[in-house]
Amino acid sequence: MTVGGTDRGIGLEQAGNVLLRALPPSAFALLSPHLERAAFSVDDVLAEAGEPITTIFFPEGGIAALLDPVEEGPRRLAVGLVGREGFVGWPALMGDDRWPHDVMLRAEAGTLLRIDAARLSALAEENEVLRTALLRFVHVATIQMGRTIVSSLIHPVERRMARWILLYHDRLSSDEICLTHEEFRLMLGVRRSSVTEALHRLEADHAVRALRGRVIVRDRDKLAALAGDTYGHAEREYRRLIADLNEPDARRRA
Amino acid sequence: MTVGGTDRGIGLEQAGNVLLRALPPSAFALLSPHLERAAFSVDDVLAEAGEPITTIFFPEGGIAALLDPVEEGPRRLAVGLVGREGFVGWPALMGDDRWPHDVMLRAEAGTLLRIDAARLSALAEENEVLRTALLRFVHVATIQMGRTIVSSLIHPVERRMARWILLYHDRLSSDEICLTHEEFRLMLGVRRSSVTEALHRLEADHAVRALRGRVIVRDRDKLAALAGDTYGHAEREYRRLIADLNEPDARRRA
DNA sequence: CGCATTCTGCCCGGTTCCGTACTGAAACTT
DNA sequence: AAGTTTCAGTACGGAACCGGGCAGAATGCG
Repeated sequence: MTVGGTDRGIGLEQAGNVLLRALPPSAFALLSPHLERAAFSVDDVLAEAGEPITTIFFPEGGIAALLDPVEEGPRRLAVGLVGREGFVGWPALMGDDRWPHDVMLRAEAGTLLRIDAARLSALAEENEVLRTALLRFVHVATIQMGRTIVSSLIHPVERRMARWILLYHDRLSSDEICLTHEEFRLMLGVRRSSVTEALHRLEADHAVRALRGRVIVRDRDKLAALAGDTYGHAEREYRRLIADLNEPDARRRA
Repeated sequence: MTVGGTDRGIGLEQAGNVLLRALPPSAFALLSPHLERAAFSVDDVLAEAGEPITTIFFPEGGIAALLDPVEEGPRRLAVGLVGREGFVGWPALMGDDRWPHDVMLRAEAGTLLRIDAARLSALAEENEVLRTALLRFVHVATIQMGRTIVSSLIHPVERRMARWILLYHDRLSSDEICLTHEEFRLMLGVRRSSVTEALHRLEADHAVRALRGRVIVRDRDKLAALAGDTYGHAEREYRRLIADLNEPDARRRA
């Protein structure tokens, strides 16, 4: 695990996490002195299922993949993704003290802002605005999980793949996404060679270009059409509930 | 919608909801005067996706199915189940004001304890014990969703079916479960006739007996073996986190 | 009781995806 | 530059499921 950087006490302007930046300044100020920036590399393990949650992470880059451990088939399968728009470790706010999933950093090396789990829980207990903001994100994440269920039930591999590519793309700043077939396999629950074939079909559609270890997004609209309504709903809910926490009436307008 | 019963103000001994009964008496006392018992029939719609959440329900019988609306294929697909062990309407506690899914009553007619959503939110804001108990249930429900994703990715129809039957069985008091092929279809995301075939395979294994509109559980162990580790984890977490809220050290023992 | 409705069983060709295994290409190591 | 490791492409028979449709059985209703 590559941990670099030692900044401590992060100001609002310096925070690269969208959820934190959406907080009202008064709420952010509570966290600010306790945030610490740490650098991680691709495939670093941020947490392991069953271990106590001591730290909560707010990504500034990269993608934290939530992987449910399974005994059969692949050793684990993706059930969610979190990038700069959110945080991982929320079970600590829900009254659990252990990680329900493995969490690994994916796609690109990046920094995460971390904070002691007990401290964040205590702050969230005291401050309703902070608590609501964090819980809203958790809620959006569960909506996303619902759509993942739907997608895995009714869509063939390449349509599910289109959805995951969009989820990655939304959380990264480049059209070029580092993602091997093996990683796709853990999101799609298929053989590695079915990934190859599905990816070729997306290439034939000119939706993406695939290189060794990378996928380049060429046509988001095509990907979105393939994903159908398994993509978009959670994203709209995120905007409605979180994007402008500073404008308390935004919800009613939506 | 069949709404009968007019009891108002439910005592702890009269509450048929396991989550409520697990609450410390002081926390339950806050809710007690505001709970109202209402009777519903099978297939009654408790809520519709997109509508404002005005009421939160604690089932005492029957099963509340959470159905995600989809444009394609079947019009909706099951993403979760809640029986007497929990409640529905939790988005109101997570800072959302709208139902993310349709909610329908399944399996058997039953009563639900209902409470005004704004009032419950306010009570949960004030009382940390109550809030934690409710959030723990929400958390277990999301763990269950994670396993639903896993199951739909790696298991064939009859193994997923075995899992859903167990989830129903846990929430009902009889081995006889009212469930049509069409309802299975919404949980499994397959053609109705694939349900017929999967059910026949479970019958051939002597795991269940199937009659018109009903499934009778014959061998839970066989069903559990088929479900593999997609069944059991969420249930253990429920026990660890909720079953003895009155014994605050229970978590550490697990 | 007779009729309409709901639910279940079955059939067929066609497609997707599986399990397994082998090959070649790219990238990293020293 | 050579060797090792990681990734990607391909093949092939077989199983799981699909889409659609039809027939029969159980149930509910007038």
